[in-house]
Amino acid sequence: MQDYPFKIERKWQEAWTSGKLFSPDLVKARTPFYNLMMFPYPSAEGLHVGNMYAFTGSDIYGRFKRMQGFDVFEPIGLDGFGIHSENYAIKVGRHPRQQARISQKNFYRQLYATGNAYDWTRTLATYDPAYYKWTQWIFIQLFKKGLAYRARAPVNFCPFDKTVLADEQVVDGRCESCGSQVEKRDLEQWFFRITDYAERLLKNLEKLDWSKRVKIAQRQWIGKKEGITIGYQVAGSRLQVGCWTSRPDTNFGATFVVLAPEHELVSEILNIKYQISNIKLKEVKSYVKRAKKKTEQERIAEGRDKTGVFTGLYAVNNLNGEKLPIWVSDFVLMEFGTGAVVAVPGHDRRDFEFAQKFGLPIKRVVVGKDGDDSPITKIDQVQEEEGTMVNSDFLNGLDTHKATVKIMDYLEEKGWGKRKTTYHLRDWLISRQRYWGPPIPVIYCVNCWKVKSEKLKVKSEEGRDFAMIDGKEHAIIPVPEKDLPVILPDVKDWKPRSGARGPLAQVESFVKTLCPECGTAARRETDVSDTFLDSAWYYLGYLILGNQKSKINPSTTLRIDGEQSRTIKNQKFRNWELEFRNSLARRGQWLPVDMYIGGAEHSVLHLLYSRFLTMAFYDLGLVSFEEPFRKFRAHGLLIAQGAKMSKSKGNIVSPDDYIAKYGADALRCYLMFCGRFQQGGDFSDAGIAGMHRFLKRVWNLVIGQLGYWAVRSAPKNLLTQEPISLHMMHKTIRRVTEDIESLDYNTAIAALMEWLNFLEQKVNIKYQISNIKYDQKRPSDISLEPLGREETETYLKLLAPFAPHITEELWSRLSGNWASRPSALRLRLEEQSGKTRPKNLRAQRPNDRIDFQSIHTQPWPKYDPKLVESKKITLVVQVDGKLRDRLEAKKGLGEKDACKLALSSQKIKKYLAGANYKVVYIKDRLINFVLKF
RNA sequence: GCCGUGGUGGCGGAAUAGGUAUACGCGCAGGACUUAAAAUCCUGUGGUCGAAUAGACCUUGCGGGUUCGAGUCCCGCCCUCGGCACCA
Repeated sequence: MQDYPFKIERKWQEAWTSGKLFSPDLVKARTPFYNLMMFPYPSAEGLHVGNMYAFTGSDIYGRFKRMQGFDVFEPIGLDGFGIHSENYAIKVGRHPRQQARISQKNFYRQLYATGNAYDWTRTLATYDPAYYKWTQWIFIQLFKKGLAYRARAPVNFCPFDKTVLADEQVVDGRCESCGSQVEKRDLEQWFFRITDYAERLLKNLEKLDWSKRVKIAQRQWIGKKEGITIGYQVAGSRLQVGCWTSRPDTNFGATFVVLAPEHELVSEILNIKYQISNIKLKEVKSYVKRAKKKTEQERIAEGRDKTGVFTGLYAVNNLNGEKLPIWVSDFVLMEFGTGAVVAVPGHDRRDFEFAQKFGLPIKRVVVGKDGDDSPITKIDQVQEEEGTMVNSDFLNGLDTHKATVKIMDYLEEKGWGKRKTTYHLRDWLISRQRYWGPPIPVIYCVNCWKVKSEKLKVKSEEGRDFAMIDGKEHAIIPVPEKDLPVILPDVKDWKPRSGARGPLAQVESFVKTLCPECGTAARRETDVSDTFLDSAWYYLGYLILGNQKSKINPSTTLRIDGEQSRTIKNQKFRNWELEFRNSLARRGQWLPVDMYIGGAEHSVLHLLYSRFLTMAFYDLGLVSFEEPFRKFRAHGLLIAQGAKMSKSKGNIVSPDDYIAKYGADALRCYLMFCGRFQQGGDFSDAGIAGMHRFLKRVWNLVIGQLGYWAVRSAPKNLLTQEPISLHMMHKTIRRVTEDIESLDYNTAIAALMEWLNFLEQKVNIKYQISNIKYDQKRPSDISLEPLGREETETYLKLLAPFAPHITEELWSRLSGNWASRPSALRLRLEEQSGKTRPKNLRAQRPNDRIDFQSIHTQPWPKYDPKLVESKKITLVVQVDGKLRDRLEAKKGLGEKDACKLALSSQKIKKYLAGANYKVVYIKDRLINFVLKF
C-alpha cells in the first residue's frame, strides 16, 4: 500500500478560498443556511485539539448541509477582546494589542489548516474598531431604552494584584492568578437590565430546539419561584419588615426573623434610637461591620456555621399575634428576595441550624411521608418536603400544596401579604476596570447635571441618572453616534491598577473631553465593557461587517485595533442605525442562525446574554425575531489523559504536529471517531494511525479503480448492479445521512469503514475470479468490474464532509481533472502497463480554476428504502430465552414457516425433544421456544 | 446538598417503540512478504471449563423486580465527570 499524498491539502484549501467556494452571496442566496460555531478566544498559545474537535464537528454539519443543496454560510472570527486575552498578555509580558496580532495570525493559520469551510472573506475580531464601534453603538441603544444603568455594587477586588476581578476569576474566594483572598468593594458600575426579560427568557425556552441540558441550565439559572412577601409590624414602632417566602404554608411554624446585614432596617435601627440598650446597639453595629468586611474566603471557611446577633426588636406575626425576635445574620443575602427572612426552623435546614445555635424555639407544622410527628430536635428531622399540615390553625389536615394556596389567598385578603415572583437571575454587570475592551461610550458632564437638576428641582427617585464621580454629580451623556467608535487608546501602562478605576483613567488625553451637549469640559467613562457583550451579538456582526472588501489571505483579512483607527476616523459620518437596519434588511434571510454549535460551558452566560440582547433588539425594532439561534447543540468535552484539556493540567495537545504527520483529514476523522460528538471523547494519539490507515485504504481503493478504468476506458455501466453491493451502498447512505443529522459522527465513520471493508473484499474477489491483470483485455462480463462508478462516487461523497481534502483530490481525478502533477496513479500505470498512457488521462495544464467541480457542491446521495433492507435475515432461535441457533432465512417468513425452519435445526431438536412448548415469534427477528410456562 | 451526564472487553467506544451484547477502531497474538526492520496483507481475539473451529456456563457499576426475553423498563444503592450552591 502506498501512502496517500496528504500534502495535497494545502492545494485544495487555496483552491477553495480563491474560488470562493465557501463564500455565499449574502444578498442573493436562495436557500440560506447559517451554520455558526462559537468563535474562539485566541488567548492561549494556539488552538488545541479540543478546539479543533468542536470546530470540525460544526464544519461537518455545514458541509453536509451544503451538499444537501443549501447555501451555507459558515463564518469564523476571534473573540479577542477581554480579560482572557489580557491575562494571557500579562503572562507573556506583551502588550495585548501586540499579542492579539500574534494570536490572530497563529489562530487563523491553524484554523485554515484544519480545512474547515469558512468564509474567509468575512472574518471578524472583537478588537477591530470596525467591530467594536457596533458594540458601543449597541450599548448606547440600550442606554437610551433604559436598559443600561449605573448603580453601586460590590465588586471583587484583589488586594495583591490591586485590581477588580470578574466573578469568573474568583475561585473559592481567592484570586485566580495570585491566590490572595478577594475582598468586596462597593463601586459604581454599569448594568444591563436583563431581569426585565426574565419571564420572556424563560418562556421562549419551550419553543427552542436546543440541547436539553442547556435549556435546563438556563431554566435553573433564571430560577423563577412563586412566593409571597409577608409584611410584619415591628413591635412598638411604625416600621415594617417584608419577608419573601416560597413556603408560606409553614408560616405558623415561624419563630424568628433574620435580616441581612445590609438590610435597610438594620441601618434604621442603628441610626434612629429605638428602645434598644446601648450595649445591644454596639453589638449589632460591630456584627454588621464585621460581616460587611468579611472576605469571601472567610465566609467559605465558616462554611455553614451560623453567626448572628439579636437586635432586641420583635416582629409581630399577624396570623397568631406571636412576637418573633429579629436577628441579623450574614447567611441571609441582601440580593435575594427582600433581604429578610421569616425563619421556620422546623422546615428549613438553615433556619434550624441558626435556631439550634442560638437557642430559638423550633415548631413542627408539617408531617411528612415518614409519619414522624414528634418535636424536631435533630437536623435529620427537619422536614423540607411536602406533607400534611399540623399545629397550623385553619390549615390543619391540608397537604402543603393546598395549604400554600389557601394561606396566600388569606394573607392577601387580609392585606398582610402580596404574591410575588422572584428570580435568581441578576442584572448583568457589564463594566470592567480593565484596559483590553471596548471603552464604554459615555461622557460625564458636571455642567449638564447642574442645568438639569435645577430644571427638575428634584433628584430622580432612583438617583441613577447621574453618576457620582470624585464626590461630584455628573450628567450621563452618551457619546453621539457620529463620534463612534470611541477608540481604545494605545497605552503603555495598560496593566490593571489599584483603585476603583481602570488604566484608562490615567490617560489624560482620553479622559478629558468636551461635553457633546453643552461644550464644557467633561470626562469620559474609563471602564470598558464585558467580553460577553462583544460575543452577545457577533452572529449579527458577520452579516453587518460582511460588506468589507474580500481579502484572500486569512492572516491579513483583519485589521488590528490601532492600525485601523486612522481609516475609521477618516470615514465620513454615517447613520449607523440606518446602516445596521439596511445590512440586516438585505441579509436578513440568514437570520436567525439555523444551527449553532458550541460548548456546554456557555450554557448560561453567553447563550443567555445573546438571547437577551436579541430580545432587546427586537423591542427596539432592529430585528424581526426574538431568538438568535433556532437550533443549538452542545458538543461534548474532549478528554486527554483522563482530564479536560487545560494549561494547568499540562495536557494540551496541539493539532499542528498531527496535521504535519498525518494530514488534517486524518485528524478530523480521528477526532470525530473518539466518541459521540454531543457526549465528548477521549483523545489519545494511539488511535490516529488507524485513521490514517483507513484513509490510505480509501485512497488506494479509488486510485486502483482509476487505474482499472484508465486501462479499460470508462465503464459502460454507471450504476452499481449486484444486489449485495446495492444493499451495502444504500444502507451506508442511510446510516451516514442519519448519523450526520444527529451529529453521531463516530458511527457515521464506522459505517463508512464497514462499507470499505466490504468493497475491498469485493475487489479482491473479483480480481481473483477474473484473474484480471492490467495488460490483459477487459473481461467481457462487465459485472466483474471491481467497483461501479456510482459506488465509487457515492463513497467519496459520503466521506467528503469528514475528509474534505482527500475526497476532493480523488473526485477531481475521477472527473479526469487530476493530471495536474505527477501522481501516484500515473507512475503506477506507466509501471504496470509499460508504455501505455491512456488517452483519457492526457496530461493537462495545472488547473486551479475557480469553476472546478468541487465534490463539496455535489448533491448528497439519496438512498432507496427498498434497497436498504436486506432480502435475507438471520433468524435467531432461542429456547427459554437463551440463544441456541442462528439460521439464514428469507425475509417476511410467517410463524408457521419460521417454526418449521427452526425445528429443522439439529441443535434445536435436541432441546425440544419430547417437551411441551409455547412459541414466541417476532417476525424477521427471532423465534423463542418457551418450555417452562 | 441540588441539577445534569455517564458507568459495557486490555483501551476508545457500538447497540434503546425490550429481541443476535461487545459493531467500528486501537492494542495484542500467530502467520505471509522481507537479508532484516518498518510498512502492508491474512487469521484470531469478552471470561471460565475444555484437546476441540464439540459443548456448557458466566458477563453491560451493585442489589432487587417486571417479562418468554432486560445494557435498554421499574424500585433501592454505589461511583465518575460537569455545572450551581447559605437563593428562604
